[in-house]
Amino acid sequence: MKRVTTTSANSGSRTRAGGARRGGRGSAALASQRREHLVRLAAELFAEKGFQATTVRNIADEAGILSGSLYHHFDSKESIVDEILASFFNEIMSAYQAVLDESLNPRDTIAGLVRVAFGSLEPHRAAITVMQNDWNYLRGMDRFSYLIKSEVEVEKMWVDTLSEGQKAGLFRDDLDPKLTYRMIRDTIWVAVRWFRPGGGLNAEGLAEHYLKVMFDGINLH
Amino acid sequence: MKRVTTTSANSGSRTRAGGARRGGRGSAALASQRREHLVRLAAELFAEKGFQATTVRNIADEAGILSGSLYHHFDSKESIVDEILASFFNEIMSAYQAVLDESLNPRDTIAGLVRVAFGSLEPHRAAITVMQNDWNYLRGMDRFSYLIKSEVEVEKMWVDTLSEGQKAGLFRDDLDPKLTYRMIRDTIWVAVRWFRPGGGLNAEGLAEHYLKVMFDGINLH
Amino acid sequence: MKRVTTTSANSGSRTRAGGARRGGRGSAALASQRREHLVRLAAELFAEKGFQATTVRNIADEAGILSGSLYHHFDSKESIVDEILASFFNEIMSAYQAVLDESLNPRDTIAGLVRVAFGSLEPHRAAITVMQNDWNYLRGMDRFSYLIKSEVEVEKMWVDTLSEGQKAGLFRDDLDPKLTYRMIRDTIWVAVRWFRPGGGLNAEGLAEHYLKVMFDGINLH
Amino acid sequence: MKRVTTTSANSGSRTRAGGARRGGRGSAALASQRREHLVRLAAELFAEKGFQATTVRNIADEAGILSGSLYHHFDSKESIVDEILASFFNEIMSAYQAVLDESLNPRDTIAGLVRVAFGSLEPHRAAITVMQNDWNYLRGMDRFSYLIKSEVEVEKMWVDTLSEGQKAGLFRDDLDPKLTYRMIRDTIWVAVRWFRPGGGLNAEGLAEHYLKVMFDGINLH
DNA sequence: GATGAATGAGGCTTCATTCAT
DNA sequence: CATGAATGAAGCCTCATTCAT
Repeated sequence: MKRVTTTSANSGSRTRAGGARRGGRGSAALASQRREHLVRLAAELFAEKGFQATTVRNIADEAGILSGSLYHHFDSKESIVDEILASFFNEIMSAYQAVLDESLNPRDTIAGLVRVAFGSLEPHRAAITVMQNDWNYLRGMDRFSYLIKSEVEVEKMWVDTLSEGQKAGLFRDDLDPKLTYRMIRDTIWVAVRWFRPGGGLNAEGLAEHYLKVMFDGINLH
Repeated sequence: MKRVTTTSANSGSRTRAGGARRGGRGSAALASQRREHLVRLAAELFAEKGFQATTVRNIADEAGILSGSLYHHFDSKESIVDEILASFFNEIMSAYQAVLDESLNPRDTIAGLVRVAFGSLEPHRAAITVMQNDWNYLRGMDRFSYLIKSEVEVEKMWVDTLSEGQKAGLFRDDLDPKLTYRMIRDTIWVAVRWFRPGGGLNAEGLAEHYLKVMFDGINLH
Repeated sequence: MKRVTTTSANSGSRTRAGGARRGGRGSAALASQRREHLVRLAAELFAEKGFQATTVRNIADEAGILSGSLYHHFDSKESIVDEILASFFNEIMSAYQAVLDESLNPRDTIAGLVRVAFGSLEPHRAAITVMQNDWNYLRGMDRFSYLIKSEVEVEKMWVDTLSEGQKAGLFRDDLDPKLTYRMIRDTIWVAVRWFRPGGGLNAEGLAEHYLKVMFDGINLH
Repeated sequence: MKRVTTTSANSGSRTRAGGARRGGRGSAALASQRREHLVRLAAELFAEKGFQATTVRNIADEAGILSGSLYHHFDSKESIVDEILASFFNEIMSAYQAVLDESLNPRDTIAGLVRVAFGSLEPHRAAITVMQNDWNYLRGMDRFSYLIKSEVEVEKMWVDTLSEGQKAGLFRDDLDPKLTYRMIRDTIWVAVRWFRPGGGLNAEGLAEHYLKVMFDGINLH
């Protein structure tokens, strides 16, 4: 199984009070809990209002602390979004890799990837929303260059599978794999803008709906 | 022919000094030209960096004037983006309406709408990019509520056509028209992120590529 | 005459509103006047309280404007102190060079340099004070590396002259020129801490007093 | 022998938990050791980066504890620097007094004072550096007014000796004792900026070098 | 003694906007 | 029309300090 390489720039000891020895037993876990809570709050806000439009004060207010206190947990506003995105990328890439590792035929692999992607829509709604809305802004920052590298890896997974499917006579030959990948990718992620779980169709249903259209089109054959 | 209702909040007298007639004849035309030039510069910047990340000074710098001077032409930064988006919406809706007015069969109508949309990718690249990236932020402002209304109108055009196509036995029956519309819509607009005219495939080619996939899927039949 | 190379990192168009064409005639001069006024106010404060302890609000208050308004004139707090120091360095180095250009014997050259230095105590009191008190902090910043380069140039002027004086049999042979230079230099500049013009002795008197001690010591011969 | 009056504002019970007696015997001594260690670390940092630029976290990091933990040892950041400076002042004044107590002739007394001062350059490098660089800032605080009083005392020691030397026909008559003192003082202390023990000349050598210049000047007689 | 979390004040800077000239 | 100066609100971040555990 191929190793997957997404890691945030500041993964590892992310707390500012990093240098000191730990005191009690479960304190690290507790600290981590607090952190994760804050990250989740921030993620919601970033998703709702956008990264730039969300102020650190918004986040702190939501957490019931002062904005300066956030800096006990994070180096910067950027490091928060970093954590959100890195966590999403790590999970999605592992899941993609797991599909590839099953060594199915290309059609089933693509279906698997599509299901993984749609499946992440609910648990990673906030991260995906940030990705969709603020990618343009975030990619301009050095700190997030690792995300671009990950995206390249992902693209290779899909494009290779699509190409194999064409060689195997499963997919139409007149499709550009890269173009097709991008369309599939964007169509899935952009659904985060309007998809609301609990609204008639769940993520699985959405995936199946999409697979039908993607594989066979909207025409009645 | 149905009337189309997109209008910017500040259409009409857009220049602040709008009421007072200036001396020479062509001065209004000249002013209008200058305005449009500024709008175009701003659109490029908004597309490149995002609405929020673009400062009025960025725009002024690009135009070779000081930021304060922009306010002789526009009421606010918002009014600039308003003009950009309203102009795009007006054109696309007219074009959509023109397709509908041809009264073709649903399949050809959908194809026509798709071609119109892809066709707007190049001339309205900046506006569409802003729409894609900053929609989440802009929709929160009262001033842009008219855009949401327009989007509802557009949705109706597509969904009605898709439904008719199903009834006419042209499109598969097991698809949700609204869901299908959204997927088509998103797939097209999101292409603005990576589509670059002059790069192998032009907008027309892209449209045909997509129509194939949309109608018949990626499977080899 | 040798050219002297001190220039601030951001010399040239220092105003933020740099890109635009200038309007009226004397406006540039007027703008420059305002700038210089602000720089002078800032210099006084930096000298009095130290660079770090002086807030931009302190400066703005002194000028009767809001702190944000300072940024219409300067890029940053650093750029203000830069301007102060660069201006001082430029003047002192020109003056030093002028002494060297007179090609006097080493003893008179040293005397000339000493007089120039003491002579700058009054007109450049603030800059020298900042130099003395905040050098340690400022030299840590890349932006001020040019000051270190200038200091090297100055050191060469003095050390060369002292060495020549030794060769010419004017100065004691058992002195380390570099060490001697540093002592002279520091003794002069550090006087800025207690020297107040109008208090009995002026800068010229101080220079003569120091020259006596420096050349012949405090012993009665 | 005259009593010397330097005492820090918070000398005496310096530990916050000072009143309560702890269990074991050596614990007080141990605590004191820990304290002194922390003070030394802080002194190094203050000297290197300046008092204001050094954060309590810098100090804590260096000590391998968290910044809040420093407050078990010290009341405040100020109290740390207080301890550093008070300790230096106490020692130097005792040493000065010891020279005076020897009742030598003025010339030898001055030589003795100079040697004492240069001799403190190495053991009290950090304190002297802080004094030189941060004096301007610290003197503005009430808590350090005792330092100014001490400086007055010191000035008296030197100026009196210089005056006696003039009366005794040892020193030139045309020098202002106060001015001369200041120059000598500044020349010595300021050497802390570039003096590095182990670099060719040690503190003693430096003292002798300076004594030559101070007594007889740089001229060859 | 130390940790970890938080406070509260304040620092530098940005930026859309206004307006007299 | 444009400039140049300023406003005022807000943004991100820092830091000495406190305190319950």
